Amino acid sequence: MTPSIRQLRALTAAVETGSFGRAALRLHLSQPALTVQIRELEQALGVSLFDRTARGAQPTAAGAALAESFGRILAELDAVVDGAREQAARRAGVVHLAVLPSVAATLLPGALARLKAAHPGIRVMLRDAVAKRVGALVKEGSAELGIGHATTPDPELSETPLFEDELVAVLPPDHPLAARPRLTLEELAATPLVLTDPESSLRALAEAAFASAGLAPRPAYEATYMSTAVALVRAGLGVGLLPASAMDLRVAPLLATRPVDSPLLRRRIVLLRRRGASLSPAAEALIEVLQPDD
Amino acid sequence: MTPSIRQLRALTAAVETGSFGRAALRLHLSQPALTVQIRELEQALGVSLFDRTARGAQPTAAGAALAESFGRILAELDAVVDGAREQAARRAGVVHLAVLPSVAATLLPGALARLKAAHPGIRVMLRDAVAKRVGALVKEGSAELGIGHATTPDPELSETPLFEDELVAVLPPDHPLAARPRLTLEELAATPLVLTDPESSLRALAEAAFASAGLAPRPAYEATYMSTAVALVRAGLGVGLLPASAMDLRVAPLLATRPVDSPLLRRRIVLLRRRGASLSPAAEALIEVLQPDD
DNA sequence: GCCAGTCATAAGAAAAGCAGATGACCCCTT
DNA sequence: AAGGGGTCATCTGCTTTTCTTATGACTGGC
Repeated sequence: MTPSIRQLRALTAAVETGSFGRAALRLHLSQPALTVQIRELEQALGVSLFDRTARGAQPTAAGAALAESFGRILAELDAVVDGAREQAARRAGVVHLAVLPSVAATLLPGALARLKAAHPGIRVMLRDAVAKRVGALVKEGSAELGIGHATTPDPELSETPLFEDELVAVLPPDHPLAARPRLTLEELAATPLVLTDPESSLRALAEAAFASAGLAPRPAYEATYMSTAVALVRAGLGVGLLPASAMDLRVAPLLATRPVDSPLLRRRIVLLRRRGASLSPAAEALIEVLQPDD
Repeated sequence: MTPSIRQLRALTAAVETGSFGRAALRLHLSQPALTVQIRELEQALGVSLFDRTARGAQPTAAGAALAESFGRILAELDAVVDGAREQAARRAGVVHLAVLPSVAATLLPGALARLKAAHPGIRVMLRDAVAKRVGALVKEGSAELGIGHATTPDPELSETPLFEDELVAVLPPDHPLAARPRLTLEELAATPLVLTDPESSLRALAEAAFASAGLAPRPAYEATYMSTAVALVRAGLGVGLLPASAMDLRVAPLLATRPVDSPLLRRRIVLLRRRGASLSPAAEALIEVLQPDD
């Protein structure tokens, strides 16, 4: 018994054009079809909306008032629908992303630049967190996507590999160990190291590699931010153990990097999403730019 | 291409109940029907609104956001429609009425009281004006109804008789003329008179009656408000010539009224409305109470 | 008095919407 | 591990709605 959208449009068009025929034209309808819509609206409401004369239909007070209300409602509806379509077309939207700090500093800036170029209307709400938190944020839904590393499979999460990351030794070019093309865990364990925060997954990775070789590293310094760690290394305070991907940057010319002989220093960086939860168009766009070799 | 109201209701119900089946129940639909509505809405918008799992449909972010917007729009629409129905049912509404001052003081109070009793929600916007203005106000549309007296027929206006009004002589009980049961125009022309404003239709009526008998009245006083005229008569300053209908009131016991022998002192009070303009339900209700002998 | 313009009506056709039956899937229980 | 209950999707035939075309009725102007 509530009027249909067609009837709302019919009334507003008829009042605005002042003629059933012109209103029908505007709505791409035949004039009888519009007449019927108006009549049924009148019956549904129990109010007469127009005074029909031989030279046009004059809206009654009720008709004019209703047309205005309906026009406002239709405009609101159209705005909402357009907004949804904008998001579907990736011209707008937000995606909440939880990401490891190491990745945020390396892979992400380029990806976000590509996203901005391809879809300028999409915003990314970034949250950096250690690996466990990344998974938790995605699971609880406060992040639609996560970038973490492969862990024990969680039934609620689905993982898609993004790239392989590797911890490499970072050291000043004039450091004694820089003479060797590759380093061993033993060599590293015997020298002062610059490591990251004990909470970080990079640190856990390093600890695990040393432990499996029966070694105990000598952390001389711990830094929360990678830029700090790099500065410490550059100051000659120790040898860093940092993601290879991070070393592509401006740091490179000033520091030497050397691979380390340990398969355990590798890790797979993966994209995390809630299993069974479909992705927003904005998230799909983000995923596309995260996989440059796709 | 814009979604239908059914689809809006389907989405809000599905999001609120968290289940297609329960939503269908709420909308008195079968579950397949609701599924179809949701699917077509998704296709129309290009967005997936639910993540279907085997144990229910979980709204996506887009689905939840749209449901809220749609809910707001539907509530607004329902309010507008309810308002229109209220007016149709005469439980609300406004009617603009232009009325002669003489009638405003006599017939109208009772009619408005009856209207208030029968339809407490209807408001009357009252405007008193002389006869010509009453007609003009109705013609230009700023009054939906008018109460005036019969004039030269206007093609744009339609007249419905309400009652016959008659000017009677009003005088103190101890006035010499009060001894006679009926008065003549000649007798009145020979005595000082209390008349109304020269602009008023009552005055025009009196003047015409005297003129057609070849007489010239002697207006001793002119009053704009009828209550003033009555006060002047009571003070013994002259004989009044006022509508009989006005004399039913509290004035009666203190003053005598006498009919005057002249058919020209009668006039038909009519209801005026724009020809071809339908009436609002509120106006119809007012008309009903204006015709107590209907 | 006819002509042009308006809205209303009628009839057949097209489209949309619906209910009921059924299927696929998953979780949970036994 | 098999079955039961609950979910949503699909299919089919029918009903209801909606549309177009053709036509009528009315009015105002030339």
